[in-house]
Amino acid sequence: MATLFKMSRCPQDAERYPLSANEQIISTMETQVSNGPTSNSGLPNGPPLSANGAADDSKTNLIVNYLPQNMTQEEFKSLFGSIGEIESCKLVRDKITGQSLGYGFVNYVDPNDADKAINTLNGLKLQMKTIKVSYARPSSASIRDANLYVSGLPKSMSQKEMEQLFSQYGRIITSRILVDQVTGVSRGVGFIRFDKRIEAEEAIKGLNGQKPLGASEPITVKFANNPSQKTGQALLSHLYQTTARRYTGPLHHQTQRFRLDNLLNMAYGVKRFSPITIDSMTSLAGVNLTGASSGGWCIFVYNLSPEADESVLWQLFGPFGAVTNVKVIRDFATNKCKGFGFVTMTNYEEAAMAIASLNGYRLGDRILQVSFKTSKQHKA
DNA sequence: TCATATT
Repeated sequence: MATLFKMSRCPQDAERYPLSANEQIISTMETQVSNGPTSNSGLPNGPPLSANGAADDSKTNLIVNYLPQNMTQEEFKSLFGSIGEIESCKLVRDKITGQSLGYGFVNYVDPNDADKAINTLNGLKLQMKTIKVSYARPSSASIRDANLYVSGLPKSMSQKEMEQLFSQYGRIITSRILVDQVTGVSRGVGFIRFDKRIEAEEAIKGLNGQKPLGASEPITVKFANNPSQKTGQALLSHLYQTTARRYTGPLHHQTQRFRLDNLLNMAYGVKRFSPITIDSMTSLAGVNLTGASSGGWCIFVYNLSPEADESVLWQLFGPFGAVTNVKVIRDFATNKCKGFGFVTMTNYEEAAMAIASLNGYRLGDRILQVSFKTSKQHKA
């Protein structure tokens, strides 16, 4: 699906989303492989079964990668539930910290909805991420820990050339070469994820310490670090999140406010006192102010076309921050959009930035009107 | 000397 607009990190984003070095989006080149649904001999009636008699969800079960770090299970379900009925879905989290690992699974009831989800949501830009939606491979121990870290690559080697080098050992699921943020030149390190762990092991045996054709230095090939080992950054971020949620009342206590500031500073690596306003702090702490409903900040979007659907709203607002829900209001009889919809965002600052940016935005031949929802509009 | 893909 064509994205509605190209998102780039605007200057304000750098202040609103101060990221640590290891959270910086480094430019990468990556193949978007699509795991095709595995074939199955479905029975005429009832759910399709694989050879061993287990339910075959190969045509309904999807894996979603590169999700924004702050996306919750509810947001995840809301996004993919906008496509069709979900049998089950799960945002995968760190067992210790509960932090999102940035990927999840969605199993639809109808294989057609799984297909639709791939076609409409793969490549969707949410915040500074581009999500990937593809069929999940059948879960198996043999496909775990198949990720390799490669260093010492010639700077001239492209991702394609690296894949060619490794493809002799098995099916490559993803590959990536890290490049310098500013110059775009290869840093000589990358990742190769094989379909099977055995294939990765063979690649290490065959390529570690070897010189690629025409290279002057040998490359190092080893298993990549496991994502489980979290750094202090992630722990602080987690600390901040869990602590902030405990503040349920107004921040009238100077000590509370000071502590929250400190947590914010630590979590985001800010050196000086963060110029975060009381409004944003209260919204971050889950405090209700006027205009906010319990689920977040509800935004009214007017002048949508009759064909508008939920994915349009996700695409418009997702890049600005955490979106918990979107809704297109439709005519009961025709099922066409009545020209408006609602978007709920978690954080005040992000909602305010989305409104400031999207109010007056031209969508097709229409100029959108975007504002916080008012009680008057609530009646409609 | 490392971004995140198997519930």
